[in-house]
Amino acid sequence: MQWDRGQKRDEDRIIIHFDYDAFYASVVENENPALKSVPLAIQQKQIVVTCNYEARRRGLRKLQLITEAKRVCPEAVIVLGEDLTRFRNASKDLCSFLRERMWSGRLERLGFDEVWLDCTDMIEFNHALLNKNDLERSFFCTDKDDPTCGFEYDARTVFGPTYPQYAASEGVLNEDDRRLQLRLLLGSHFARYLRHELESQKGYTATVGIATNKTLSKLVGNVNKPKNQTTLMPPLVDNNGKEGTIHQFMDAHDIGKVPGIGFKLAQKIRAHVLGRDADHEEGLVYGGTREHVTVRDVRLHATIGPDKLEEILSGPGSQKGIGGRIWDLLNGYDETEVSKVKRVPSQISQEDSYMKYLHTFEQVRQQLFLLAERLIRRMHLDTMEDDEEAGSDSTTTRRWLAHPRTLRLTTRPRPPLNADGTRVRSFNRISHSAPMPNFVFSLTEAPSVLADKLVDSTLTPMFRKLHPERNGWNLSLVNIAATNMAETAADSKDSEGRDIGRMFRRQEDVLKDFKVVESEDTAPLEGIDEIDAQLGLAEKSTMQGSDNVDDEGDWLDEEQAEVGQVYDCRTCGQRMPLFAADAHIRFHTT
DNA sequence: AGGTATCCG
DNA sequence: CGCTCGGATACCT
Repeated sequence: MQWDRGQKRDEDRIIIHFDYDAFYASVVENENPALKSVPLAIQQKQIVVTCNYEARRRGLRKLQLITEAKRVCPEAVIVLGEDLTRFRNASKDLCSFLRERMWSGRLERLGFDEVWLDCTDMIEFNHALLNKNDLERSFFCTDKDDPTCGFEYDARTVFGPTYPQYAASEGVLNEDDRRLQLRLLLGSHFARYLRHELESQKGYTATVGIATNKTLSKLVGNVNKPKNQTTLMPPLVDNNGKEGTIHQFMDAHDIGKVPGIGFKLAQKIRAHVLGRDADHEEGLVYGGTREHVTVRDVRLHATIGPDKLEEILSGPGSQKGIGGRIWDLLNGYDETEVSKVKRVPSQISQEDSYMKYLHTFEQVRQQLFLLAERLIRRMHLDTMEDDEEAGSDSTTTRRWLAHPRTLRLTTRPRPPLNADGTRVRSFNRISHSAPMPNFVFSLTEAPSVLADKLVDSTLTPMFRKLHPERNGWNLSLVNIAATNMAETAADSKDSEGRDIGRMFRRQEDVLKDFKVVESEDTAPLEGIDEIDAQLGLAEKSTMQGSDNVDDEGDWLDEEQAEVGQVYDCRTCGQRMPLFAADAHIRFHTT
């Protein structure tokens, strides 16, 4: 029975959720510590995207107009933060820092400033280590291979605030709950340790939640902000007619505050709980009309259950099983795993928004160029790594971990302001995609040169397709994205990754003599058409070679044959069968 | 695969 | 609610 979903739980995990306090502002403060004591706001276009707590004390808010912010707090220091590079780098750095302290690779980022950690294994280990006769002087081991590495703590009490504020005394808990309470207690001390490490070594404070799943850990952290932590304590579930802490905690939330219930879903649920006529009688002023719908209102609603939610929420485009998933969330039930950190993002994009519209095509072209150049630089930073075994020679070799196979151009036409009230069919953004041309993966040409080519060869035609009108566009946003990442070698997701990586590296050993050395006498590549034509030729020779291999059979050894005989050109990114590689390399070097 | 919607920060 | 500048995932064709 679906209603029981919420009562039958896995309580085996210990999940910690980190939310760095006022992240963008903290990054700027760490670059310039003098700013720590003054009200500081980060500006993007005409908006304060975030501000430090000193600024909040003086009335500044997230997503406030700059004009209003200056009026409320003229003395605030305002720093432009449209270029996200420093924030992205800081986010990655903190992520690595935390990951180094984790035994499982389970660390998941959400945005730039939130991270989930699955600490179950570390808690399990240290739970087993406890001496129940001397809890006061316990030692939390943070390194599996070094028992002296870690910190002392008092395992008689939870560290920091809890929800509910006063935890149940042990006597009222059953055996399972006592065990869970102890494990959460260990989690609270580990969270304190990590927060302390983060602050002392990296200069960042965070708001932290400790619970048994992702949703609960994220929400419970908010109970004490900033620079603090909160642990959700047992008894978690209802028992003997007594309400568990999960329902107690979740019930008070507005439905829209539950992660996973966004604007659209919340609207649909509210409409149903408040009555269908609420929409209809919008014109009437109802003094007593209730605006907020809480989790409790929905959960205890006479007719609402997972099936009813499915009915309410399903429609064109809605996910299958949405009703059951939302019902689970309302019950604080969330089995989604903390995913392992990915080495390569699945998408990279660059965008800019424009207050005044782009008049001429030259202006559009200029913007496309700027975005393309930034995108190509990002592709280098985010999807390449230094080759480990470049050792012998002094040239540093870089290799692509993944190639984006698709290029997407997105624009947002500004809704025309019509005096006569005629309405524009509005979907906010429109986009067009095309295959990513291979030349952008060149390591020998400058990003600016490649960006220029990309604009001429691909982005301009894409823009023409998106906006067939010759001129007169009124765009408020342009975005270009590299998507559809195809991994070239090792992959981090499963244990196979390393093996595959090793096998590919063996192929590279075979090809070592043909490795392209970046040099001045590399012939300048002249035009896309010419490159495409030559790559076309390379493909043809591949086909012929393929026949030969099939005929000869023993051209390659078996191990290589198993891998699939793929070679990724480090210069242009072209993927080809291994036997075509040396001809291809000659194409680049002659 | 391309295009759109809905989530998240 | 959208403003920002990203990002992930799912559905639809």
